[in-house]
Amino acid sequence: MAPPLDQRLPSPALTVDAVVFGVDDGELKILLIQRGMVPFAGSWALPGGFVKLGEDLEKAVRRELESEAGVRPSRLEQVAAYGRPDRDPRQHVVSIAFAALVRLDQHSPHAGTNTRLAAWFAVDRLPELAFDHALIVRDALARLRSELSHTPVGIDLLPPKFPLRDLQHLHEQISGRSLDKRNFRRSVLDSGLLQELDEREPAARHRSARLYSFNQDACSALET
Amino acid sequence: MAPPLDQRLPSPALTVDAVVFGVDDGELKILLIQRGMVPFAGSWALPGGFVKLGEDLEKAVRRELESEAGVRPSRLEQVAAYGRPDRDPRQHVVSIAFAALVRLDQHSPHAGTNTRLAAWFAVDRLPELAFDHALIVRDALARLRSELSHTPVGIDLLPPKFPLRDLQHLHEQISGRSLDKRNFRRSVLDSGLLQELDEREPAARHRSARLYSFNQDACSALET
DNA sequence: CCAAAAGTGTTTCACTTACACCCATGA
DNA sequence: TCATGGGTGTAAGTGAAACACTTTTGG
Repeated sequence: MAPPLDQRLPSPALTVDAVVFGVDDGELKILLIQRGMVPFAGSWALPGGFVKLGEDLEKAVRRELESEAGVRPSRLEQVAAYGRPDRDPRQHVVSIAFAALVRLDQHSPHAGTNTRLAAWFAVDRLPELAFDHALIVRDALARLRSELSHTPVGIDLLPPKFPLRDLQHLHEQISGRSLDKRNFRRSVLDSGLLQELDEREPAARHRSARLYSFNQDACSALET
Repeated sequence: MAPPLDQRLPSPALTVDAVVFGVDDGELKILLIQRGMVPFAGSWALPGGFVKLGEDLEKAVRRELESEAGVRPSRLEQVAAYGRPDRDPRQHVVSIAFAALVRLDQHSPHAGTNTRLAAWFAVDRLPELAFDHALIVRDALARLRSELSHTPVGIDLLPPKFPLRDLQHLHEQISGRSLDKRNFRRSVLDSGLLQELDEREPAARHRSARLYSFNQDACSALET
């Protein structure tokens, strides 16, 4: 099945990359890092880096996200592995991509805390990306879309209390189509995942919206 | 983002593993290889092996499948990457798992052609598996199940001409539940993916069934 | 003529979609 | 009082699920 480990051939390098989704200003955005060195110096790329020997993949992603952008996502899910030999011009690098959801309200206002220049970009207005990262983003978005119907993605993207309008906008952003207000409310309320709160939004010059929160118990019961 | 390649730390080894599905004797089976060496010498495992530098992941899987079991699958799809540091007792090995579909009628009757002992096992009667391969099989099965609704999996598992009964049995095997004959026929015929042939099964001591084939054009039109 | 599997329609139910107006609030 | 967004119900349509008998064939 495999040669003994101590006499095996050189193998590709292994990295992880993360597509970090967040909602900012009502828009779905992803976190990008500006590269400091060749190849693709100066262009934008997904946060990520090499996996250390003995390190779990998910831990590697969290370590890189923390150090590159000061971000601690609540949930991480694998998207796919990318292994085309020419995807990195230097040498063969296989990357395992993760999708992460973060609540921007929990993180330092906007950009990176630590070493590199980090910024949030609306998913429909991304700059040119290094390597095959545009492909990875496409796949991660597709995955997020398909999860939209099965799992309460809002729980990891919205603040703890939110009006239904924001949840609807989030779903519209992710699915890329506009939804009927009444149908959306019915389906999401009937699902039993939301908790109606006795609070309302700060008053504007119109009727203020009721706030909701996710019902943690009902949501975690879904996972099984 | 990453240290220069020539001064980076030692990184985990990289392998690919394949869950090869086939239909044999009306049952859904997967291909296993008996390991010849430690660890897990003598126990059954998924076919797979190390990825060579510069080699595409899918090519690596095909190479291993060809050499370990003489199998050439028509379609390969990624399942996930498995990276727990303790999944291989020797050292940290990250494996990218693929699911493959093969038509057993196209391959040498049963076991491996080449080097190792290979055999087909019904998915519901698998032996103990090495490493975390039982987990990988579970995930691959889950993926196959979810594809059942979207894609014509039969095209890669059944012979070119088959009675509807066989297709229904296949769907029942994969989904793990029994299906209503009339509803199944209606839905699969309405889908337009099948071509009704002017042939029937060899006669038994009962009415012989009409044969069908997949409409290649309609199927490939789906992929978009 | 009997055993064995092939083949065939209709009804019911749940779910999704489309659709328009009144209400509360602050400026 | 007006502009702005919050909040509400019903009807039609579409797709899934349940359900039983007749037909063909070879032995």
